[in-house]
Amino acid sequence: MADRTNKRERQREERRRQILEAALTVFTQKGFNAAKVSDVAALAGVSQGTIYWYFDSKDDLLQAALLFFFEELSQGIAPALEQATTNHGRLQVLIRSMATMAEEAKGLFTLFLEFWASSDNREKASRLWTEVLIRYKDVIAQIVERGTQDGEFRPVDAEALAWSLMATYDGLAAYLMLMPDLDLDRISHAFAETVMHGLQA
Amino acid sequence: MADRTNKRERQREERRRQILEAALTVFTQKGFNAAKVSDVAALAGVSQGTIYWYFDSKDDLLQAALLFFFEELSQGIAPALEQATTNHGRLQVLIRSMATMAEEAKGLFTLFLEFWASSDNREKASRLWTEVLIRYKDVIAQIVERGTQDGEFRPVDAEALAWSLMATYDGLAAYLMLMPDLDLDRISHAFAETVMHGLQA
Amino acid sequence: MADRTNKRERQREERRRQILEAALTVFTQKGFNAAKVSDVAALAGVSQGTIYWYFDSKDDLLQAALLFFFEELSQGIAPALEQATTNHGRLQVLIRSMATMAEEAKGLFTLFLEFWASSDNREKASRLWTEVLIRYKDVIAQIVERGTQDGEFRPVDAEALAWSLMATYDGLAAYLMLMPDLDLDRISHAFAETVMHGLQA
Amino acid sequence: MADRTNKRERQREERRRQILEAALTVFTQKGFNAAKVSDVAALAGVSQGTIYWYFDSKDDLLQAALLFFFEELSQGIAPALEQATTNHGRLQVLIRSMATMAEEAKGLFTLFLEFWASSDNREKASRLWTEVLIRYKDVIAQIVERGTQDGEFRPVDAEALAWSLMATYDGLAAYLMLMPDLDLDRISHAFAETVMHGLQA
DNA sequence: GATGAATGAGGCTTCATTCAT
DNA sequence: CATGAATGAAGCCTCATTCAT
Repeated sequence: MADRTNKRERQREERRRQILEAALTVFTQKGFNAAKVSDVAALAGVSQGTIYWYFDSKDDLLQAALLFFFEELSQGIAPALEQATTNHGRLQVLIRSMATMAEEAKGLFTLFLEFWASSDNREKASRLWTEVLIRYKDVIAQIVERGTQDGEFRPVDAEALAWSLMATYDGLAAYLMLMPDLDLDRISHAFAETVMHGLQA
Repeated sequence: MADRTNKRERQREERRRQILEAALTVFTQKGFNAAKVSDVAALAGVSQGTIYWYFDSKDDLLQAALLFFFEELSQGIAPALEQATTNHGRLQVLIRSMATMAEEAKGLFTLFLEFWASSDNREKASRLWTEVLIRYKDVIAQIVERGTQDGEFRPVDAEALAWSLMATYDGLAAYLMLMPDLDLDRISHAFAETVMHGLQA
Repeated sequence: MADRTNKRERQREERRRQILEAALTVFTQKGFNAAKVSDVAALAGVSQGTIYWYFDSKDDLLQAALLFFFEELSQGIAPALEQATTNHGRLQVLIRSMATMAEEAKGLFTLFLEFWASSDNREKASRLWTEVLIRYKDVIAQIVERGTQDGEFRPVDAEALAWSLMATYDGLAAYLMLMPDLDLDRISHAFAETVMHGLQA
Repeated sequence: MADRTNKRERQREERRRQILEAALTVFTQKGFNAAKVSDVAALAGVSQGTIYWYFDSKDDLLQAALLFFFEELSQGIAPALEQATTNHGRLQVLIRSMATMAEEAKGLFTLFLEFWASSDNREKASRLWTEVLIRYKDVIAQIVERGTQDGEFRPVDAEALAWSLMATYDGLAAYLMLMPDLDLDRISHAFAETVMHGLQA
């Protein structure tokens, strides 16, 4: 009996995932508004009705898809961080990870902004995204602070700087969407160098 | 006769402007998709039909509104630039102007992203925005380059740095939309200081 | 399982028919342009949306309705034909059937012409109607030919004559629409007599 | 002063004609419903407003255009009729003239039917067209009658036959629109021969 | 008389959501 | 659980007609 329940649950989870992935793809490609629930259903290989068995609304589907994506994402950074020994090194790891993300998360970024753009969702959207950002900012700020304490970096407003660094890469992510030919490596390199230089004690 | 034609032309221009301003307001407040053409018409004080006398479609209206905004925008920067004497000073003027813009253009920024998010418009949107960005980037890059030549700044990849600086402020603009309480001044200050420090020869 | 599928299919077919019949009625009464999709929906007892579940557009609906009508029509002639023994008799059966049709198909005829009149549909419309006409013409021409071979009729250009006979009744159908008081029986009688006389060997 | 008035009147007449011709062209090409008043205005080289100075409505414009066409048409038949000496000959002249018209009036025919098809106009349209038809029918019926009286033709219901003859050619005109390759001459010849034969005393 | 502009009613169509099986 | 159908609220847009110069 427990087995059967488990099996069901696993299947259910599987279905959910299927739909979420389809949603991510469709939303990313067409944009949230332009995408139709039926598109998602078609790609996921289920009927429209099924979508509504798993999710309350199109909005809900998007939120779930976004969350799903972030969860998958946040697992890739930790290991690299632990290998670095200096704060300088750690900061560079983070910067590099942001650059990578800027390239990978392209569509998601837009998607989110579009979702946000509709005034109805602003509240919800803001909360969701803010949470993610703050978590990330704290990590960066901590490193900078520690760097200052260790005498590795000049004394700076660590939190403020963390925000601006993140902003840079989110901005670049946006630029990449507009200009796919932009040489992100080169830009990131020049930027990181200048900032690192500016931080040096 | 010429008078009458001119008058008509002036009135036409006036009406167009009225509609564009209304469109800007409505779109910015509600987002493009959520906004109704009838909302724009109501705010502009004309009938829906009139909108279609001046613009081909809702999309067309948005494009025109965006363009209109950019044109108005690009006039405000020049004077401040000319007053600065050092490249350091000039760069700071630009950075400050970007910070200001980040706050003012809030809605526009979103609006544009939403427009862009609809896959149908991506091409058009990209071209439009890219053009604006490049123009700006060139101005910054020139200053940085001159600073390097003058021995004021360390030798850096001026263009790449220009992109990253702009990205920072566009990213911050996005953050501001999510977190209106963000202390932009503080962040910008910390950032500018670090970058300026990093640039120092 | 098969049962359920079949039932669904049957219901689907049923609904389609419902809508088509409503469309036929509404379009015939008001004309295509004047008729509203909502009228059809109302008469069929479904929502407007349902119409679009079964048909792509108002145009598509019209096409389907026309086709539907022709299919139903082509079943009524065969039995009467088989009872006649001479070619003279057979030709009279056909002529009479055309007269009947001229009265019954009134609305359809108009409807079709209106459809055809819109330059967008001319191609499609022409094909559709032409097909029907040619099929009919062949039947008539065959009878005339056989009549000639059997020595019953004078030698004539059977095909050409067939076209003209059909044209007469289609023309009369048009007149009937304009002048409902026209005495079709009397006209058809005078015409048939003259033609039959003219055909006599 | 009278001169000036005359000149004005002539100009006015000229404009009217311009518009009517444009209307005829546009309506015939696109169909009445699909054609826009602005299309007519554009082709006539006037503004939309001007159209409404000369005509009350789009419907009115069509009626005027139709009338205009008929008037121009009806001048071409009389001379040929007077040259024929027998009733047989006269009837043939008329039949031939109908054949010619069937080819020339193609578009008009449809146009009219489309106009008629819209239930709102049926009354008006019917009256207009009926008038034209009856005038024509009377001419034919008279000839047939006289032919009978002169012993040239068998006794027949002249009026009924006249209607059917006209119907034949109107029907053929319709067919021609659908099948431009139809060999009207051949058909008309076979038909006329049969009918003439059938009429022979 | 003529024009360009403005009007606004109204239609077709879309699509998120719900329902019956 | 899943599905195909059905719903119906809106929204964009068209276009005949009118109006202010």
